[in-house]
Amino acid sequence: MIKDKFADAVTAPPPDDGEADIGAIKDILGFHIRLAHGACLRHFTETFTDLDLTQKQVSVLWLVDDHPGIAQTDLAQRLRMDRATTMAIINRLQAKHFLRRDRSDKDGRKQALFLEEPGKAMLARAKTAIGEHEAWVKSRFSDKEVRQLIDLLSRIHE
Amino acid sequence: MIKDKFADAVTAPPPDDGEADIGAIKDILGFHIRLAHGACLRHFTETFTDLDLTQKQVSVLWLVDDHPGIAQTDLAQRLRMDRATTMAIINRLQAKHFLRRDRSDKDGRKQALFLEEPGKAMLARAKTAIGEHEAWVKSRFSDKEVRQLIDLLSRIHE
DNA sequence: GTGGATTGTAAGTGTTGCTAACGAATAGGC
DNA sequence: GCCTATTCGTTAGCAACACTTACAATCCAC
Repeated sequence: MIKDKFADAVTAPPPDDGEADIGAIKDILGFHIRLAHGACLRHFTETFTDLDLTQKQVSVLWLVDDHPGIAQTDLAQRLRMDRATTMAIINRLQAKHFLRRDRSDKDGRKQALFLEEPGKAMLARAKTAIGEHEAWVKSRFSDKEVRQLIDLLSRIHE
Repeated sequence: MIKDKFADAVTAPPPDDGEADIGAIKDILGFHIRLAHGACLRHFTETFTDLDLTQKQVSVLWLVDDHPGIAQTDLAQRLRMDRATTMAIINRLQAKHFLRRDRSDKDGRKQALFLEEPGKAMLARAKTAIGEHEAWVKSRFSDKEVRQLIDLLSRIHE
C-alpha cells in the first residue's frame, strides 16, 4: 500500500547521524503542512471532479457571494493572491457565466463582481460538496481538536 | 494594511443567513489549511530565493541523502508525487549537477539516485535555510503547540 | 519462454504563482 | 483647475507541478 510506504518515509530514521543535522524531516513542521495540504487538495479535487471546479474557484465564488460588488483587488487581498492570478481565475469563471464584471460607479478603475444565476446554483452545489469534503477531513478529529487546529493554523496565516 | 483586510475576510459575516448554509468560510478547516500552506510556501520561497530551490526540490535532495540509491518511484510514493512529476524535478536537479542517476544493478528498470558533491553542499545550505524558515513558522507557537500541530496534521496525511 | 506488471521516459494539458509592462482612472499636492 | 503619483485591470510570458496517455525496457511468475 502507498500509505505504508509513506508512513515509512516520515518514520524512517536517517542512516547516519554524525554531522550537525537540524533533525529528521519528520520533525519539520513545514513538511507536515505541505503534506496535509497535498492530501487535502487531492481529496478536494476528487470530490469536485463532477463540478469541475478548483479550490481557488470555489473560494472566489464564495467570497463574491458573501460580498456582492467586490473588486478584484479586494478579492486578491482576501485570498492572498496576485492581481494577475485573480484575473485568470475570474476569466475562467466568467467564461462559464458564473459571474459578471460591472464597472464600478464609484471608482471607474474597479470592476464590481456579481454572481450570475448559474454561479449561484453552482455555489450551492459546491457548498454541499464542501460539506462532504469537510466531513472527510474532520472525521479524524474531535470537535475540540478541530477548533484547536483552526486556531493554530490561523496563527500562521494571521 | 493587507493583514487587516485579510483578517476581515476571515472575520466578516455573510450579509444574509437565511438559506441553508453550511457556515461561514472561516469555519471551513480546508480553507485554513490552504491559507496556512500558502503563507508557509510564500515565506519558504522568499527564504530560498538565493538558493534557487523549491520546497519539492529540497524534499527530494533531503530524501535522496537519507536514502542513497533510492529509485524514482520510491521517492514519488514517499512524497506523494506522480512518476511524471518526479521526473521533471529530478531532471532539474540533475541539470544542476546536484544528483546523478545510476542504473540499478539489481533492477534494470530502476534508476538509483545519489547526491553529487554540489548537491550535498547545497543540501547543507538548504538545511540551514530551513532552520530559519522553521523558526519563523514556530515563532508563534510553544513547543507543546508545535507537537500538537504536527500530530493533528499527521492525521490528515496519514 | 511467454505474458503481465513495473519503471522510467516523453509529450501534452491545465492550474497556479510570479514578473513586467501598459492604459485608464483616481487621488493628492499645488 | 492641473500635474503627478498611485491604483486597478489587463495582457503576456515564464516556471513549477499535477495530471494523462503512450511507449520501451526490464523484471517476475507461470
